[in-house]
Amino acid sequence: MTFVKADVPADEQHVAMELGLLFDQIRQVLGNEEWGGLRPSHLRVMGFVPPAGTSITELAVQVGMTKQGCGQFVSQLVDTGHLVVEPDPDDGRVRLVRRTPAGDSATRHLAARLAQVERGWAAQVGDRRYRTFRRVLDELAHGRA
Amino acid sequence: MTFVKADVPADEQHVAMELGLLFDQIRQVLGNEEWGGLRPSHLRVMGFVPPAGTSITELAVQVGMTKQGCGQFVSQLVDTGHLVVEPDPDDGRVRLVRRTPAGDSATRHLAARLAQVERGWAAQVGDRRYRTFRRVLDELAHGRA
DNA sequence: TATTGTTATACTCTATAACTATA
DNA sequence: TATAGTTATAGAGTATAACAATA
Repeated sequence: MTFVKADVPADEQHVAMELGLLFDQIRQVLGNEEWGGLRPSHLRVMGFVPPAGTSITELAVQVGMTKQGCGQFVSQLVDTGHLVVEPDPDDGRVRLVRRTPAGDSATRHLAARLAQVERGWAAQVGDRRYRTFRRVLDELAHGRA
Repeated sequence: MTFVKADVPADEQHVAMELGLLFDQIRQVLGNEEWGGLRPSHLRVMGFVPPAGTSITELAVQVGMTKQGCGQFVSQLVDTGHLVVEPDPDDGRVRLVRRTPAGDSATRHLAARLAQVERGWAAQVGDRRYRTFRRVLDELAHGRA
């Protein structure tokens, strides 16, 4: 057998690059669609709001961002009618964040759209291999050994 | 068997979230280390410069960014001594970009560091499963069916 | 005319610091 | 004093537009 450039792959991409490329596929899919004025980042934040509602500080922890940044997204999502903010009866400092029906609808729509993207991926590489990919991704992302 | 919240996983993360989390693990590893003043984005751009050199416009295509943005990174990498720019003898418009020995060294260091991160991941989920994960990622990222 | 690379500008996302109002 | 949330500000990363130099 003859190897040409055997140890210098034509495709010298790194793991990081490939993770980024796959991530961008989703961003592009969502970015090219109409989401009621919401960008992918809005959808991400909104998806973390639990049905029972939560505070901005707690939401920030869940999403993994600062409360300042989180507050900005919440303000924008209130403006677009996807979230509502009420005072917390138990603590005057807290502003309780909840999804509106429009927010619920967009959140469901997002989940369905992502599932559709994943079905496309599974079709590309095979259901069995994609399931392994997905489980490993889940374990690695959450640091579960 | 009793299922509590069986269809509402405690962990309601999406694929996009998990891809982002894994990507962030790498960014944090690199961001917390000393890379001669380079940020992860610099390392990424530098990694695409071929040994024979290339133009800024061509490099931008390879990296997947605009030539304007690419030109900025190249300027910074020239300032840090990781890249050099020479006029192209065949085309007066082109500025030929090459890595310096320092640039080569940092690029090799990056490849080794990423391989180390991947070995850690493989240890978490098992070599066999990680290999499948890696191959599927590669196929999906590059759109190969 | 077309292309390389620049400067100028703006937008998204994230981060820190300083402030207010409640507790 | 500690915490919830705000405003102000800055930086990284990316994008478009307009331009100069060369082909």
